Amino acid sequence: MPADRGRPPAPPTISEVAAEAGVGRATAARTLGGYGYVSPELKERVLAAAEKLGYRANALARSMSTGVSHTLGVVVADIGNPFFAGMVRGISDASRARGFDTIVLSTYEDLDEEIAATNVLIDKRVDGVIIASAAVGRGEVTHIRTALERGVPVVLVDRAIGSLDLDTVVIDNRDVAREAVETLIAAGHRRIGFVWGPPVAQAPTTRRALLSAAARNVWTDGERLRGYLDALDDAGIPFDPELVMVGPKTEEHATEEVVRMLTLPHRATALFCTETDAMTGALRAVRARKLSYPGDLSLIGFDDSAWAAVMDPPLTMIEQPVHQLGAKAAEVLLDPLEGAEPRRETHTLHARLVMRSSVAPPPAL
Amino acid sequence: MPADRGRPPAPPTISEVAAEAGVGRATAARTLGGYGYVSPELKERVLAAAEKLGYRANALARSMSTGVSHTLGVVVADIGNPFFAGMVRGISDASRARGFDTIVLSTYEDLDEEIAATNVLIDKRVDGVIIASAAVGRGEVTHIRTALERGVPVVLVDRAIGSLDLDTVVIDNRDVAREAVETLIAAGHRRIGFVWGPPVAQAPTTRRALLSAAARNVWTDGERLRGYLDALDDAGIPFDPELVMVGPKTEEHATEEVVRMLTLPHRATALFCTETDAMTGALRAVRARKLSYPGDLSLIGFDDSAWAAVMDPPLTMIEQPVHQLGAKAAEVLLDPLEGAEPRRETHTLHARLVMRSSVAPPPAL
DNA sequence: CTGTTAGCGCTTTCAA
DNA sequence: TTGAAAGCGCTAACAG
Repeated sequence: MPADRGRPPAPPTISEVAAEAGVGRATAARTLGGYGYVSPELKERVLAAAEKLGYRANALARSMSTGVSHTLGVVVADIGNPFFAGMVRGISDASRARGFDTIVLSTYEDLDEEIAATNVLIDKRVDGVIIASAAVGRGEVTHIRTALERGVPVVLVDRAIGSLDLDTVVIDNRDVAREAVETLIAAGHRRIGFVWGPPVAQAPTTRRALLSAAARNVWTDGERLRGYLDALDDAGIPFDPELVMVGPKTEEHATEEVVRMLTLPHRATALFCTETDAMTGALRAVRARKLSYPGDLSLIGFDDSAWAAVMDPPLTMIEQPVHQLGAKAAEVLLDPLEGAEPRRETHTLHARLVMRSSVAPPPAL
Repeated sequence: MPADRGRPPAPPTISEVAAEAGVGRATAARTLGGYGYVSPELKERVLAAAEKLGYRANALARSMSTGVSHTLGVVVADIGNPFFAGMVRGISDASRARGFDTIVLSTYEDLDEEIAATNVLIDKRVDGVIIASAAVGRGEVTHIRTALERGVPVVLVDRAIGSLDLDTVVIDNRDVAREAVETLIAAGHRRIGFVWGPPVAQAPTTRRALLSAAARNVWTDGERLRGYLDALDDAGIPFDPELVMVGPKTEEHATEEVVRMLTLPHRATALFCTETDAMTGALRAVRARKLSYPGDLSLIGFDDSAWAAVMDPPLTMIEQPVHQLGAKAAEVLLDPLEGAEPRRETHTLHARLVMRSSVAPPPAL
C-alpha cells in the first residue's frame, strides 16, 4: 500500500542532482542554470541526473538570489471585459516572445483592489507592472509611486494619469469619438445622446461642470466626452445636458436614461455609446419604445464585436486595436528592462470606425 | 539633482527595520509576520520603524522559508472567452475571501501552452492549481501528474479528464444540451443541425465514429454532442451526419457549414449552437441565405449574454453558472489545503435554458 | 518574551 | 574548469 496519506516527497533540489551526478553543487547549478563553464562530460552527467530525478528549478529561490523574476505583472480594470481580455492577450503574447511570464490581476474597477493588486505584484517581485488604472484624481496614485520608489518600473495602458511622468500607451479616444459624432452630424442629426456619462447623481448643467465630473472618473470616459463636445462645437450645435447620461454605469441604467432621452419633447435622434454595455442598454430602450434603427434612431458604439456585426441591421462600431495596445505596452515596459533608455512618453494608437448600417438621416419628427 | 539615473534604493529588509527599532531580527520578524509573542512596547517600536522605512515583506523570501505562497494558479483555455473570464472571477473572489491570491494563465487552447503554464505555476510554488484542460486523450496529462507528484494539488474545472482521479467541477453539459434539443423537437423539428462539431476533416458517418472523434477533443464538446444524440434517440429521429458541423471551430467556418446545412435538399430547420462564436457564425449564414428566425429557422445556443437578449428577436440561450463554477473550484481546492480531507469527486452544477423567442415550429417546406 | 542561529534553494564570488 | 562558502530575506528552533 503506497504512502498515499503522507505528503509527496519534496521536489529534488540542485544539491540532490549534484550528489546523484557526483559533482559539486556549483557545477550542477552552472549547467542547469545555463551559465559559466562546465566540461562536456560533467555537463552530460548533471543533465542525466537531473532528468532522472525530474529536476525543475525553483523559480522562487532563483529570483531570490538573482533579484529578477522574468515575470511581468498586469493590473486591469476588468478581465471580464473583452477589451481588456484582448489587451491582456497582446501583453502575454509579446512578453512570452521575449521570455517573460505574465501574471494578471483584475480590480473590477475598484481602487482598493487596484492598490492591493499592485502591492501583491511588488511583493512577489515582478520585474515590471502594466496598469490600466481606475485612479484618476491625483493623490490616489501613491501605490504607483510606491512601486516606482521600490524600483519596479510601471507603464500605464488604456488609461493615462496626467500627474505621473510615465510611459503610457493609449488609444486616440478623443479623436475617434469626435469622428463618430461627426458621422452622426453629417447624417443630419443635431440631437445626439451621449450614453455612458459621468456617474454623478445630477446632470451637470454646464460643459465645465460636466467635463470636470468626467475628469474625476475613468480617463477614457473623459476623453470620449471631449470628442463628443468637440464635434458639437465644430458644428455649432449647443450642448444640452439632457442628452448626456448620468448615474451608475450599468446596462439597466443606460436603458432608463435612453428611454428618458427618447421621451424628451425634443427627443434624441441619435446615440453615441461609449461602452458595449451602454450599447446593449440602449438597444433595450429602443425595443422598449418600439422604435427601430436606423429609421427612428441612429446608433454608433465603442468596441466592435462579432455580435455587433450580426445584429440586424449590423451596427456601426468603433474598433480598438486591443492586441496591439497590449503588445505595445509590453514592449515599452520590456525595452528598458533589457537596457534601452526609458522614454517616458505617451504612445497613441488609432481606433477605427467600422461603418455598417446603424446610421441614417434623422426621421422627420 | 536627485539621483535619477542610479537605480532606486533597495527596498528595506526586516533587518533594517530591526536595526531602526533597536531590536533583534526575530522580534521584528515576529511582529511583522504576525506570529509568536512580542511585548506591546517592542511591537510598537517595530511597527513605527517599519512604517517609517516603508517596509513590505518580500513574499518570495517568505514562501521560500515557509514553503507556502498563499497563491493559487489558474490555467484556462481562453481568458478572452467571457465564459472563462466569468469563471476566473468566481475563483478569485472565492480565494481572496480566504486569503489567497490567484494568478491566471491562458493557454488559448494549445496543449503545449497548457504544459508550459502548469510548469510555470509549479516552479513559482503556488499552493494549488485549477485547470480547464485542453488535454483529453490519456498520455497527454503528464504535466498534471507531474504537479501531483510534486505535491501541488490540482482540481479540474469545466473540462473533466476521465483518466485522472481528481476533484472536478463541471456543468451538466449533456443534460442541458439534451434539454435544448428536446425543446426544438417539441416545437416540431426533426432536421436539427449541431453547430460546433469535432474539428475533423470528414464528417464521420456513424454515431460511434462521431462520438469518438468528439471524445478526442474538448470534453465539453463531446458531452454536448452526447446530449444532442440522446434527444434524437428518445424521439426516434435518425442521426444524419450531414447535420453536424465538422472542420475548424471558427466563426467563419461555422457560417460555411450552416450555409451548407441550409442548402441541403432536406435542409435543417433548427440549429443547436454549442458556443458563442458558433451562434454568431450561424447568424451570418441565416443572413446570407436571406432567411429569418424563428420563422424559417429555430435557434438555441450556449452561453447567454447581453447581446443575445437584445437581438431581434431575442435568442433562446443556455446560461451557465460561471461565477459559481469558479467559486466551487476554489472551494474544492482550498478546503484540503486548510485541513479537510480531499474528496476526489465530480461536482456538477446546473446550467439553465433561458427561453426567449428564437424557437418556433418549423416552416412548411 | 527576546535574540541567536540555522536553514529554504539558488547564484555567485573566490580559491584551488 | 570545478568546488567551497557566502548571501538573497525570511521563518523557526532553540537558548537565554
